[in-house]
Amino acid sequence: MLSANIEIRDYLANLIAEYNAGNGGHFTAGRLPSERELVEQFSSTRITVRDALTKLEAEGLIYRSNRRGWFVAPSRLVYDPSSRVNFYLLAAQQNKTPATQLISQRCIKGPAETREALGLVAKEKVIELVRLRSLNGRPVLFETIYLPEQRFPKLNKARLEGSLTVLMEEEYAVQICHEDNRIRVSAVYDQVAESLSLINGAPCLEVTRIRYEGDRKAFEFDKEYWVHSAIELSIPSK
Amino acid sequence: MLSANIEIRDYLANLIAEYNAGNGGHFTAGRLPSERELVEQFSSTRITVRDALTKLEAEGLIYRSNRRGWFVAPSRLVYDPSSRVNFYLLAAQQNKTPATQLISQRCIKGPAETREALGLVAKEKVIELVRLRSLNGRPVLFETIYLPEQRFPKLNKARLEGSLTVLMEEEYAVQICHEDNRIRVSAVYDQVAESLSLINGAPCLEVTRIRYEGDRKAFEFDKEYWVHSAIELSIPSK
DNA sequence: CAGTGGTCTAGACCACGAT
DNA sequence: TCGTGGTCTAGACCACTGG
Repeated sequence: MLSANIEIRDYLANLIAEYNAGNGGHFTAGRLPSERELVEQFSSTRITVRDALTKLEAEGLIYRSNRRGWFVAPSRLVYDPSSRVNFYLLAAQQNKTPATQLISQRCIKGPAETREALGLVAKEKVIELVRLRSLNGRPVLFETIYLPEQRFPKLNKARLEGSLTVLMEEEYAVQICHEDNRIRVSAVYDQVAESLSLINGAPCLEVTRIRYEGDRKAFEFDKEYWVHSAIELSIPSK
Repeated sequence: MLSANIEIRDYLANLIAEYNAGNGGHFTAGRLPSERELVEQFSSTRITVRDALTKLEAEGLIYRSNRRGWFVAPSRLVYDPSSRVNFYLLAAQQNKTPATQLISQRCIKGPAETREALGLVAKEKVIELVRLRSLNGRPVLFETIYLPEQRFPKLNKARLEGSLTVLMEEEYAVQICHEDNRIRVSAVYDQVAESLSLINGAPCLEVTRIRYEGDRKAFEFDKEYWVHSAIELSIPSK
């Protein structure tokens, strides 16, 4: 016995599969019918229709753009966090158009977790960079980067929307010696949710990264929130 | 302006934080108040209460046990997919009690994706093992393992609930040379959802793994579905 | 058996996006 | 301004769990 929300999910999942295979004139510009249209079509209610849409969202088959509608999710960016390939190159290799927007830049004391990870003492401050990255115009990554101020004086503002790895190498002679990545499924709220056009509490993939240089001195602490349907991690080993 | 579901979320998130810090007599045995109790407490409706609970679930702060109730999520298992530490050792190191249940064992042709990954031709078959793994009695991982029948004849049934890595080393002289892991946020349905006490469409962390031996011959294909609040991946590099 | 969550009905009003 | 999704009300019945 199928429940109604699963029925609707299956129906849409089939249309999406056809659309992705290039066989479908369903969906103009990847936009799904409005929730109210689906309600009519299935003689159902918005609760049930939204249940179905939420399931498809969880699977990563569709995504929402806040109050604009539901869209078929493009193929995922495949990303190896242990490789140091930068975002622009990675996107280009996978035929996607990347963009980066610097949202804010501050010099602050910083949260305890960050200070500890970077081994800061007394009055040492951190530079906090907040950036939003997009693929083909769709925001997919909200990231906050913390750098010890002392290690990176006079950051070149003009370059903060480009690859930081390259900037750090070229202007500060950074040589990465080690990197820790922590990956978990989590949820986004407030500024993160709004920036990514998601609703409060939407699931995401959270990556926390600490980078070390020289004799294992931490020089960078990152928090990344990925729109979960936009990414797949690839981790080779040995 | 806070919406009601966020208010309820925040209220519960605070209680959960206290409970986890050991300061709270809230929640007996980690069980949250029933949805209907929360409805009364907040003069709200189940829709709104469930919105709040779903958000907490997405964050990994609570989990549901199908039709039994909502529970505070224990600390996550930290897991490095590129290390070959087996599940039992890993759990023990983190003070958790592991268990494995073999759900089914078959010899079949297998799905196309699997056959391709394993490089099977003509009538070669695969052994399909389905297992459920638990931590402290809570199911956290549903996995399907595919092995080429020709490479692993006469599998020792008695050992299929233990570490396969150890079994393969000891009885088939397998030497892993390489491994690919693909990680994505996805959703569970049907048998997977039921086995994990989740509802259809609940989010999960999906890991697809291919292992190679000798001169890059694939000998194992795995699909893992993790209850997302039960796991955090740790990926060191360089 | 009672109590839980799972699913669903049939509406309503609001905030925001596009135009 | 109109259409979209976001949030919410006030119920209902069902499936399953546990005592």
